[in-house]
Amino acid sequence: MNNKVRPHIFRTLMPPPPLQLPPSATATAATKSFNSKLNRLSSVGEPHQVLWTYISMLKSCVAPDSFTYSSLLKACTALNLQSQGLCFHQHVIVNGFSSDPYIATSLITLYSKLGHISSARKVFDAMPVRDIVPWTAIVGSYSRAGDIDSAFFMYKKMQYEGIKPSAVTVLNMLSGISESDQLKCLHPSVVKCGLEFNVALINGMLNVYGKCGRVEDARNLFELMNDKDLVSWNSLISVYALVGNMSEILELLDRMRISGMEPDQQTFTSLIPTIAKEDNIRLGKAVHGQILSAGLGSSAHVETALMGMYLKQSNVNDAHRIFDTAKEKDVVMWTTMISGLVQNERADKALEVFRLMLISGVMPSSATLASAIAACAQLVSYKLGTSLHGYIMRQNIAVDVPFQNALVTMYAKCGYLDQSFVVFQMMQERDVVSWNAIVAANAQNGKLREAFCLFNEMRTALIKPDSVSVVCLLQACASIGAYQQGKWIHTFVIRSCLGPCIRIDTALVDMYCKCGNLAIARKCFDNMPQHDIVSWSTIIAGYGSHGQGETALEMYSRCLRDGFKPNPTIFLSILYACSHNGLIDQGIRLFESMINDFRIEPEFEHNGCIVDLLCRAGRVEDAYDFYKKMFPEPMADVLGIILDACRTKRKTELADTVAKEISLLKPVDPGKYVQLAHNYASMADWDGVGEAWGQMKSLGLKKVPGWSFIELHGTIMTFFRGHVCHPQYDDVVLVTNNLSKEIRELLLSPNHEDFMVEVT
DNA sequence: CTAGGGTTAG
Repeated sequence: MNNKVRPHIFRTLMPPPPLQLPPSATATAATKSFNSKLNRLSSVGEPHQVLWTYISMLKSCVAPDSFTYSSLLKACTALNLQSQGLCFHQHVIVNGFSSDPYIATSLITLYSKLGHISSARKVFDAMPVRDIVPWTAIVGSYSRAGDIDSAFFMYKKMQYEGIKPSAVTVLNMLSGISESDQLKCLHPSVVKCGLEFNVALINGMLNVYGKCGRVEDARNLFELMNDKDLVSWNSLISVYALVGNMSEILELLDRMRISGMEPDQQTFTSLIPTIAKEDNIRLGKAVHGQILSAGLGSSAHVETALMGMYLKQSNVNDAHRIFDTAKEKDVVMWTTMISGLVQNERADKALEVFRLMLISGVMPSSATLASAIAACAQLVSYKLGTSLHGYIMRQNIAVDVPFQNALVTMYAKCGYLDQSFVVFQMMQERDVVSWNAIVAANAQNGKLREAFCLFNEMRTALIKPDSVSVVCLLQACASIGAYQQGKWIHTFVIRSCLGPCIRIDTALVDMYCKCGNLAIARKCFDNMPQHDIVSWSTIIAGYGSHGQGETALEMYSRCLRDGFKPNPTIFLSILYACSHNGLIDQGIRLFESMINDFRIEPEFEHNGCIVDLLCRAGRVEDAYDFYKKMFPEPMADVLGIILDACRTKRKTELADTVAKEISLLKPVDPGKYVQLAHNYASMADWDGVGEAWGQMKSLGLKKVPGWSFIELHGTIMTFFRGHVCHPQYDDVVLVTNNLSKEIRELLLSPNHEDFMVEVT
């Protein structure tokens, strides 16, 4: 009910009610009857209905009394209605209910929830008589606000004034405690007040120990309890779930069953995320079975937890099945589905689910919107991303840090670095993820210097870089071959004790490969405490791109021997290694093995690799046949590979066919027209050359000049064609001319075929 | 007094 879209009518549209009640405003029978209705609505958690009932009360000219205002203030607390709450406080004062202890306590709770602790304290201080309830409320206000010192001060003061804390008082004290030392301070008074056998209180303390990371303290408290209830068991299980200790959880499950306690929905909801973390597919299925046979399968919390687990295991189908059959879908369930689809790279599907959610009338939360923005980023759709961003701004939906982090990434992924930076700068608060997002934004757009500057700014802002930060920078170094900077990050990783981390290690291997130091890359790889399929892919790709195809294949066999199940990506690395190293038969055999042994359907990248492989082997006709068979939709890039092969292997006839096919596709990539022109030029077909240039011009395309760069002593030097203002232009021209001459001589030598193999 | 959802990365 609370998730449905409701206009915030009480914030904006409610007319100011009369300040002074009519003189007849004494508690009538009508007032009492309305009050009991308000009380009922309040206790079933329908604050909106409480306010509507108040309106009908005013309409029927029934005067509110102090009980009425108590209910109304509670409704404002539940709905976080600041101005309406203040308005009711005004009524209370004008009508002389200020000294009512019930109303004062409701006001303390309201101001505390709204974050106005000093107002709460003023109401408290103005009370003529105070029993335990307002004391408990004020203690809770300070504690929840994080002002533990004041909470302790008031806690002591109440005892000094002769009021003995109840279990509820201590539980209120617990609400803001985050350090186990503070919790230990409470132990003596718990014993003094005779509360050490209060199960609810001990459960509460157990939970606080868990949140402070004191698993052993929580455990000891639990073992000392004489009568543990279901909440005690659930609490300890959630403590172990927090630290991801599945084996301890399974033992507790056994023990609780032996002691005659059956796990409930909350037990399973706590432990399921831990199964997801462990990536234990069989255990997940087994627990799902237990849940169904215990009849707990229709709880929204359990369903959501199970969906989350399946989605983390890349099992979108089972997650969808639960989602589709769920009776009541709340905002958390919708969000789980949307974010899970994004994590499984189904952004299109995620946005479709998001649309259905809006149609069904469930109000998205900022978590939902963060996932929707992430979906736009994955689709690289600036249009969708901005329109969603604009919609959110127009709707005045409150946004938070994680949502803004998603925005930073979305703009960066769509290539709008400046807008990404504007969002970042506008943020009032930034966490590690925000900094990582803006570093990644620059790193992925080739801005190495800016990425490093931001990394330093981050450290100046006293945000400690984590594994993600260094992975982002390593990625930037790898993409432009910044060897010195990459090495510096490596030392930074060691100095800041960020390891061991499989993602950092893999990024280091990749960086050293891409910067050309295969030996150190291999050393890093061998030193890794554990490998996974991604790290194997990385080292295989590294060998493949450095002309060591045989080693790449050897590493692949070792990967299989270590028991890893190959995925589509690792086959891409292997096929690349084969095609770039002349391992024709092996490449084709592995491609067949991928399909037949591992049941992996080739994607267009795999097929493209095979086309490239056949072309490099000179089997251009076979490549074309394969292309025709595997690509039902024409692909200009793959045709481009074949066209270039036709030119070097002098297959004029096929070249003609392929060139025509490319022309018909009207590709938007100017490089394709350059290729066409080169092809016609090689056949001395000057009309064809002119046609290719003309076609390109008529489409408004312009070839961006190619450029290259080299890292030298930590500095990146860039080169363009005709880059005459380069400080060493003359030297560069001299050296390249000499090199060209040497190459030409080599080509004329009898062994030039060998040389050709080397340069390709 | 106990439970489910988000953002950055190889």
